[in-house]
Amino acid sequence: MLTNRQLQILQVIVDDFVTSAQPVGSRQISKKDWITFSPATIRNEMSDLEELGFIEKTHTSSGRVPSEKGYRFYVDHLLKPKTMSVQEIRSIQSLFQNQIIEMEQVIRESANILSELTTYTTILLGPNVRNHRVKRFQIVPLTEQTAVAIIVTDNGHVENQTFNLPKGFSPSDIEKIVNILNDRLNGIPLLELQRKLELETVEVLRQHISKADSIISSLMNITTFQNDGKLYFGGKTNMLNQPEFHDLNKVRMLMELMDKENQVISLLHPDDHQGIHIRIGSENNHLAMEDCSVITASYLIGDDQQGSIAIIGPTRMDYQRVISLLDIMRSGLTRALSNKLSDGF
Amino acid sequence: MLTNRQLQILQVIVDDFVTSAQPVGSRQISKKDWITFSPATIRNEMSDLEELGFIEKTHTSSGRVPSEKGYRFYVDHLLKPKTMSVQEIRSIQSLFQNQIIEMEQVIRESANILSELTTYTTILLGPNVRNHRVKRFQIVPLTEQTAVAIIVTDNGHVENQTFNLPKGFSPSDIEKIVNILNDRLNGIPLLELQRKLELETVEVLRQHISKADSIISSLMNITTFQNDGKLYFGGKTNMLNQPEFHDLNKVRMLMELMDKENQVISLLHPDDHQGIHIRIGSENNHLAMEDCSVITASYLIGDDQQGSIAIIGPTRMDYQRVISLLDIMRSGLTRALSNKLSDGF
DNA sequence: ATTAGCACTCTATCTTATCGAGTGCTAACA
DNA sequence: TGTTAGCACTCGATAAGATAGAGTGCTAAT
Repeated sequence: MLTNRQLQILQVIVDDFVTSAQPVGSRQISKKDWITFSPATIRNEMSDLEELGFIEKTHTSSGRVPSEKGYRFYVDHLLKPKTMSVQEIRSIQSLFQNQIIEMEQVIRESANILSELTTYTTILLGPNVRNHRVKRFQIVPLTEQTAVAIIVTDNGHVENQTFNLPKGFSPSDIEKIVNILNDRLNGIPLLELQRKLELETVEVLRQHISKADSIISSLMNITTFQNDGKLYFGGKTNMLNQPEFHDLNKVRMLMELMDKENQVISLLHPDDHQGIHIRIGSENNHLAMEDCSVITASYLIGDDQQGSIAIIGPTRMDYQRVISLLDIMRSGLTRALSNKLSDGF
Repeated sequence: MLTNRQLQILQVIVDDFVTSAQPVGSRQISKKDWITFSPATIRNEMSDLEELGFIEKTHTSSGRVPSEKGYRFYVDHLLKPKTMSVQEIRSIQSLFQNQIIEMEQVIRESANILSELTTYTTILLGPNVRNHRVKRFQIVPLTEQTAVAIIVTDNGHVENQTFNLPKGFSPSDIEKIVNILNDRLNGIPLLELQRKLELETVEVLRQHISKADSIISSLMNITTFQNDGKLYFGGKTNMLNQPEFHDLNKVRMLMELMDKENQVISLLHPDDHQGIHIRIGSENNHLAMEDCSVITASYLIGDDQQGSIAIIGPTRMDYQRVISLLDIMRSGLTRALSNKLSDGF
């Protein structure tokens, strides 16, 4: 267990390093007016803290820098919620005032505002379409041989895909299909759509429609949805302003990572339980993220649909501030998007 | 007018610099076996070429590097179409074999293949939706007070937007509106939709429907479309591998530029006439693009809809190769997407 | 237990020296 | 007159000292 004095010192080291990005020396610590002991004492304590693995030196005679373990301890035990400035809270909340804008716009702007307020990179994972429920199914013929299939979900999302019609398919056939599908599939989550389709409608379609098989295979194709929600980025280039990314190699790795959707999603771990999650440096299990921390939070839309907000910054990140902002944003988004759903925005 | 010998030398300088990224010296030039004159002669000629502004020195005693004027002359007069390897042509054409995939997928993959083959960044500007024509209009109610408006266009694009219903609006009202709109707006380009709506349907709607005004304003809102097509990127991070971008500042500027849609679109000048366009360095009128060249080509979908393909690379770019690839891609895309349209892919 | 003092270490920065590639000029040559 | 060999000169890149300063760890005094 750490002594009170060690806690104080660790706290100063993290706080100072977060703002200055420079190793923190004993003299610098002793200058804080609430620090009553001398640099020599501090050096002794720092030596202990280093032995315990909470801080590190960049070279033999440098000041100390928090280690990953140090950051971890800091966020787990030393972090006290910081109150945000009224102005900042306002700028987030004003986002949710305007009742007219679309869900997608709200999310997009949220990402931008968060990245501006934090100067880090924001990633917002939109709600997973597969939890939406079918509201209406529609087929619009385009030419003799093509048509668009459209699925409208209960909260206004529209999925569509063009597909081939078998030769000699009549408009009345299409109408039949649409009726059958709307009859049986209303209210089904998109997630289960394919299974239901297979179990409950394939036979009916075969009975009522000639050349049903071609259509059925098209339907199976159409009802294959992406596994995850859509990604929205804010401040993608903010990382380039952080001194730890003066190294071109790191920049390249990070940029390449951000261009790969599935990798980004795996960073967010959107399946995790509620609450705010912090992953520091190597905890992200990704080489490109060695010097980064990711803070994630979930927001809800209605009951079971959820998305994630993530802030990616250097491990030397202002954790307190980011957590506070994330919390405001999370609750704001949850409220705003759920309202849209029930009030019919 | 340049002498034949000067042309030869300029050609070697550009070709060598393109592959090596190092200033080219007289000795290096004289080593080419089709160069019959001595380094001293070459130095004299280079001195003249420099005076004429076609080449530059990086410092007093360095080899020569092509100037923007040099590149410009090179692409205007010295460029001879290079035949692509069969394999490369195949890898592009195989893209267009598969008849099942969607237009969006074709475009997306085109961007990726081009960036892989060139090692530069590819930007594809999709067709402008505003040239599509209305095929079908649809309104799907979600709740008491909200509904989704859907417009399907003649080549399968689906636009949709959620909007508020006035209180006490009945399903039969909605049906009436949909019928009126489908009656009058079929075949209208989205571009003219708003005008037509205003001129030809507003009155009819007012006559047949109570609370028409609220609906009309929603309709006006829905029929406001983006000015430009969608952007698709390939190889966004490829630039980071170019030696001219070892400077973090340049990287930052470039990355920031690429994140701003409107700026990127202005780089492409999609309104320009047909053919392949080359913009070298400062010709792009953008600080971040000082060391970059942009080569653009247009592709067609049907008659009047067009998109652009752009390759962004360092000014020291393999122009011949990129132009050839771009040309193959352009005709491939034009053919593939127009086929989709008429054959009902 | 704390702290002042001091030798020591290591980085960052500045100088200086050296090497080599490449030029421009001059004079010789065909 | 056009071409070329020869040579002094320039400049960047690299390496090797030299110096200053921040910070540590240890020891001895308080």
